[in-house]
Amino acid sequence: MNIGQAAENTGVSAKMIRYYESIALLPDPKRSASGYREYGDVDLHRLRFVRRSRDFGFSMEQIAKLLKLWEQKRPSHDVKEIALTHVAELDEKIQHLTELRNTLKHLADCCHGDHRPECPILQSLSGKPQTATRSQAIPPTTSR
Amino acid sequence: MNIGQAAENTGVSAKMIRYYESIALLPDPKRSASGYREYGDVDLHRLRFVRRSRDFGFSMEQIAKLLKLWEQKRPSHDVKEIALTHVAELDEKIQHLTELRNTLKHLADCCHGDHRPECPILQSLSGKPQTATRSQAIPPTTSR
DNA sequence: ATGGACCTTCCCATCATGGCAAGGTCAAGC
DNA sequence: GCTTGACCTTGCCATGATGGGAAGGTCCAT
Repeated sequence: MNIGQAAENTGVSAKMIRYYESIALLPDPKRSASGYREYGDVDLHRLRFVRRSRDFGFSMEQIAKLLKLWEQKRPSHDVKEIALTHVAELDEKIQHLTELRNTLKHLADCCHGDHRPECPILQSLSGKPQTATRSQAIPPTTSR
Repeated sequence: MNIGQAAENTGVSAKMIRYYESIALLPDPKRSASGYREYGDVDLHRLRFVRRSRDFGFSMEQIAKLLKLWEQKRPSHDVKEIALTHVAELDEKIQHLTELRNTLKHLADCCHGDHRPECPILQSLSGKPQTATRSQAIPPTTSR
């Protein structure tokens, strides 16, 4: 099976398949006499594994580990650890976004939203200590 | 005030200040006779506004709009709309991440996490329809 | 044998950010 | 005055995951 077919079959674009190969996430596939990549069932299976892992939001690095564990049929302990690490990452990200969201929503709710130029949102962004909720309204100065 | 001082003062790196200037998010600053950028109170205020907006997770595009509205002291209506749009974006992202997180947590909880090679996480990633919860366990194939 | 659909490699672009290099400037100390 | 070190300038390169496109080779059906 050529790369186009494999792409259609697994939901991973041909471009990405080549990319994953180039960063050694995937092994070099067999080639036809004329140099075409050829994929078999095992390769397709692996590609789907990678796509699903991406869907789960795993990083490339994590996927590489998971893939290795999967192929080597290694103990589930290691896999669980990676998964739980990712869960913790997700929790952190979710919490951060939720805080931002609530702060912003609060500001928007306080904004009369009419033609008047005063706006608590802009005031908060400009750093004017204004409302009593300021200490909560200013998001953490994450070093991003 | 030179760029280094401005950077230290506002939490926006010198590199980023120049970048924001290059994409016209910020106006070209005054220059000293020798070509050094010079920043005053107004500029610092603007830089802090941008940094805070980034902290809130606004996109560059949104920040450009907010900045314009802020400087022109335009009606709060427009600002509120941008903020609420961003809140909606955050809500969506939070929901997506939460779903991923819960699915993954569920899989990890089902994983005995010992030396045995069987692992529901890997099985789910490899696409094996295995548990009754599969239809919920497979994350949406988001076209990412 | 010709045309179209596919494949190959290579380069470029994204976006926000950092790093590095070569060269100019400024201020402090000798 | 001259040196030195800290700062500034511009410009290029790199990131990570992805897409776009060009130039050229291959395969298959008509």
